[in-house]
Amino acid sequence: MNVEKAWETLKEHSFKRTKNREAILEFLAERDGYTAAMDVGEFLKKDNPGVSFDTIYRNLTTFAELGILEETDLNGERQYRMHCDPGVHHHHFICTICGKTKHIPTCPMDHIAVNLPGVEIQGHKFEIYGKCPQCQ
Amino acid sequence: MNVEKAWETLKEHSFKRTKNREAILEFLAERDGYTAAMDVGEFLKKDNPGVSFDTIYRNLTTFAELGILEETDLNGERQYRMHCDPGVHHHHFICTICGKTKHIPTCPMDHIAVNLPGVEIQGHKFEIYGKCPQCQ
DNA sequence: TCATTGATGTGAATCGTAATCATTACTATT
DNA sequence: AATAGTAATGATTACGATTCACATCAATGA
Repeated sequence: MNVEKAWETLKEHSFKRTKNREAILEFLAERDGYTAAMDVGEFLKKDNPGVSFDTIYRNLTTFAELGILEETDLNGERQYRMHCDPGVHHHHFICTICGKTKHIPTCPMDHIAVNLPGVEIQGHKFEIYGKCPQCQ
Repeated sequence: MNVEKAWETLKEHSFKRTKNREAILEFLAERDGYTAAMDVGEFLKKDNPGVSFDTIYRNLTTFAELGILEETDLNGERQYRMHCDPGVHHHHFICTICGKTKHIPTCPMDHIAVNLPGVEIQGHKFEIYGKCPQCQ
C-alpha cells in the first residue's frame, strides 16, 4: 500500500485530507517495519509541535480499521506499519530491536489441522521475533 | 505444571514461600485459561486486602521467567496461566470473552519453511482467537 | 533463636490510551 | 471567492495498567 492508494481509500470513506494525516502516512510509508504510536507522534511534533496525542491515536486507529495500516501489540505498545499487501493474507518476522519486519508469505492456518470443535474462530496471530541482520 | 512442581522450581532458585505466592499459585492452578494480572490481584485481596499491585506484578513476572506461568498480551493487558506442559512446546486457542484456552498441540514452525536469511530467531507467537462454546 | 536476605506495602509516579468539547480547517456548493 | 456544513483538531482531563523507591517486615537456614 502506498500513500496515494491510502488517500483513495480515505476519500472513498469521505475522510478529509489534512496535514496531520499527510504527515503520518508520509512517515510510515518510509519506514519498513512497525513503529510505536508514540514514535509517530514524536515525528509529527517536528513540524507541528502542538499535535495532540489524541489526533495521533485517532488517525492510527482509523487507518488500521480501513486496512491502510497493520497493527500489532508489541511489549504493551501499539505498533503500526503500512499494510504491505492489502488483501493478501500474510504474517511477519519482527525485529525486537528496531521493529523492522520481513514478510512470511505462508499462513499456519493453511498447514495445521486445527481441531477446535464448537469454537467460533475470529482471528489468529503468528509472529516470529528476533534480531535482524543489522541489529545483531 | 502443578503447584508442588512450582514450589520445587521456586526453591531451586531460592525464592521464599510466602502467603502471597501461595495464593497466586493456588488461584491460577484452578483456572483453565488466561487471567489478567488485575484479576489475580482481585482474588488475593479477598484474603489479604492490603496486597499491593506491585507484589502481584513482581511475582507474576518472576513466575513467568521461571517457566511456571505462561504469559500473553491480550488487548493491552497482561494475562497469565499455569504453564500447561512445561518442556512441551505448544500453542493455544484463546477465548476472547472468558480467556479460557484450548491446547493446540502442533507448532507452525515445524510445518512452515520459514526463509529468513541472516536473522536470529528468538521466539514466536501463534494464537488463535475466538469464542469458546460457552461464550457464543 | 537470631541474623540475613529477600519479600512486602505504601503511595505516588509514569506510561499509554481514551473522552470531552469548543475551536478550527476541509470540501463542495453557490 | 464566499459560504455552510461537517469533520478534524488541540487542550485538557481522566483513566487503567504497570512500575518505582524505600522503609518495614517475614521466611529461611545457621
